[in-house]
Amino acid sequence: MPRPEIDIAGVFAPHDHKTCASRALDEAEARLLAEGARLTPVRRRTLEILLESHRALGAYDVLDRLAAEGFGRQPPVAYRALEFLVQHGLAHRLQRLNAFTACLHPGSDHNPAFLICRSCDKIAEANAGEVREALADVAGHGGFRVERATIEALGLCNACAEAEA
Amino acid sequence: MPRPEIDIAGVFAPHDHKTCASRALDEAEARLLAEGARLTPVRRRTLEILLESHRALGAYDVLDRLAAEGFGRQPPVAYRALEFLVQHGLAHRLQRLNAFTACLHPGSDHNPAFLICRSCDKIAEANAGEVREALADVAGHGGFRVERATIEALGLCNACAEAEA
DNA sequence: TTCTCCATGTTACAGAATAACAAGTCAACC
DNA sequence: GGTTGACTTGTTATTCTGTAACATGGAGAA
Repeated sequence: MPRPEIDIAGVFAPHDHKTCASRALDEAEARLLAEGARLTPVRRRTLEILLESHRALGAYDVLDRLAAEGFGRQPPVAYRALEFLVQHGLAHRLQRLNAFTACLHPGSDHNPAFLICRSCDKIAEANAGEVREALADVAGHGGFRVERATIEALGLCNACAEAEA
Repeated sequence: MPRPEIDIAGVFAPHDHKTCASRALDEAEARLLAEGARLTPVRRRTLEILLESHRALGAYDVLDRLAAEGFGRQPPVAYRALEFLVQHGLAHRLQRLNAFTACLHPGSDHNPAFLICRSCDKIAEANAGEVREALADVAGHGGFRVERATIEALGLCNACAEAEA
């Protein structure tokens, strides 16, 4: 097993979410400390909001929450906090959804593939190593060098598939 | 070679673009005829505009062109034509760019991976079969069934890489 | 203390997309 | 030939998404 294992099923199945979220927050703090970046109140709160669910939130959803809690109420407030989190690997942007989601494993593979359940809207990160290899391979045959790639899958998670049946 | 071969390098290298574009237009007409759908003037012109380059155009870029040629000048005019083309596999939407590009091989693999050159902005389609297999595989291990996937790579094409050196 | 960097907040705007409605076109059918 | 019905095109108006530019404020370094 050459790559760190990421727990996809754990996202979609019922789990102790408080622990799951607070662990991610702890890891985030540790990472930022190591990088000398500051987890200010807005940034921290933004991350907490994203961590409340395993879903993706639009920038304006986040902004509404922040504004209601006394932070600024103009778009750049949310966009800047989100951009900061993304740049430090603590959140991801989903291109298909124009939305953001918390990163559950800062530190491991920072270029995951995203699995978006069309039924419950939850998002899981999957290890994209092999997928990226296959992509680099086919691109390389055409003389194209891949630098960054967006890999987002829409489908049905295990829990929802069972519920449908 | 189990899948139809797609010519990536041919997009980025100089080539007889008139032939390349008119062939795609012919194929589009044939496809629509077979499906009983109509390639009306706006739709045809929209496709022609997309086919002028191997780049992606925003809906408003297309709209400007259409309006200048006497078609309607309101957003739905462009969005509807583009949506029609996408639904019939004659164009693709690029999520990363909020933009649209003509499909060069309607008929073959309709779920390609996209290769976007960050230098010349050209777009090539690559056969995504193996990439999708790898994705379905890693997702499947987590109990997730992939239905549709967005695969878009940003990087450097051969021609631009040589030009940089 | 003062200077500088960074963070936060604002106003104003640009860009992307859609809802809802009015009117024209065209083929099929009586 | 006229009518019906599906589809296409066009509009107005609005919503959602994202950024540029500028003013203020705080925290640490000199």
